[in-house]
Amino acid sequence: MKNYSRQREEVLEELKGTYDHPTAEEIYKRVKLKDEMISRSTVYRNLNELVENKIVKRFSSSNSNDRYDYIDEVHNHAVCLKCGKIFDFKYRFNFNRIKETVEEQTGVIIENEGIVFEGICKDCMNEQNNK
Amino acid sequence: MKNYSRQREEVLEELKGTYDHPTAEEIYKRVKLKDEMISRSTVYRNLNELVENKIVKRFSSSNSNDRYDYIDEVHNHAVCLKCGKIFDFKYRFNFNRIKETVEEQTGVIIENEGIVFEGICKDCMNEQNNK
DNA sequence: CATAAAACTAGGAATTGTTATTATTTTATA
DNA sequence: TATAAAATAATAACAATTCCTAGTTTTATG
Repeated sequence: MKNYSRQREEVLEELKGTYDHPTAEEIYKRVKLKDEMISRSTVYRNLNELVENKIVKRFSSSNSNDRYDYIDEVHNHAVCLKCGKIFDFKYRFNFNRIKETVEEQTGVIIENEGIVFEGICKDCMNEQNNK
Repeated sequence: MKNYSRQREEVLEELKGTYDHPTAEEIYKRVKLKDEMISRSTVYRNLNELVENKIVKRFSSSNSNDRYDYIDEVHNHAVCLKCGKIFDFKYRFNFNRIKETVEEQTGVIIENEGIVFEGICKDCMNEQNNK
């Protein structure tokens, strides 16, 4: 992946400028405001390439579409299993020890942003209690 | 959710009897071997209900379909970001402290099986190196 | 600067996992 | 055993994403 595509820059810039972990469709709509001609498949293709090259992280959940986050400084993510929203936070792990254990037992090689916490967010918790 | 449905029992039994974290389609095919008449949507509906009732855990990833695991004894999961496969392992966390931190900073309430490790598995790592 | 090769794009068609719908069957219970 | 609630089978519908084709832009090289 080289870097000369204007469209790819637009997609990446959109992700750099926001902290709300948008979906592909949201990114498409936002980029389209500045670049009327860009197509949906271009956004999808470039998101895939950015993820492939570890410039962007993708989150999947079954109750929301995939969401994306530009990888800048190290932080962890908590994902709501109900609505799929992503929340940033910081925690100092003994990352090397965890990495070793996971690798020994499973063969899976993880990186810093590879520890994901899944649960239920406040909003969804309240909604659950109110019915 | 009451418990009298033969079809739901078949789906759950299938998950109890395996440790390979199958997809909905795989579960459907396996159950269908024993119960020729069961329909795809019945499998999907029952999986949703089992997840909803915390009897089964669902994993989402963008390079594979959702996968399912019967929740029995506590263990952690490592997910391959390339192929979506799930690997079991055990690690003693200071779970309460992590739970507190996540909750304070994000409002997300996690449970034991809510810590997921994402990385690249051996097979995918080799594949990557061989091209 | 000319030009050929490589990489990328737009736009829509096609695919695919999942859910919704509807008519039917099963279950609980009085 | 009558009846209402819940679950089912089968298929249609849906929505997110990828694929495909032709055309455009960029890059590399002489």
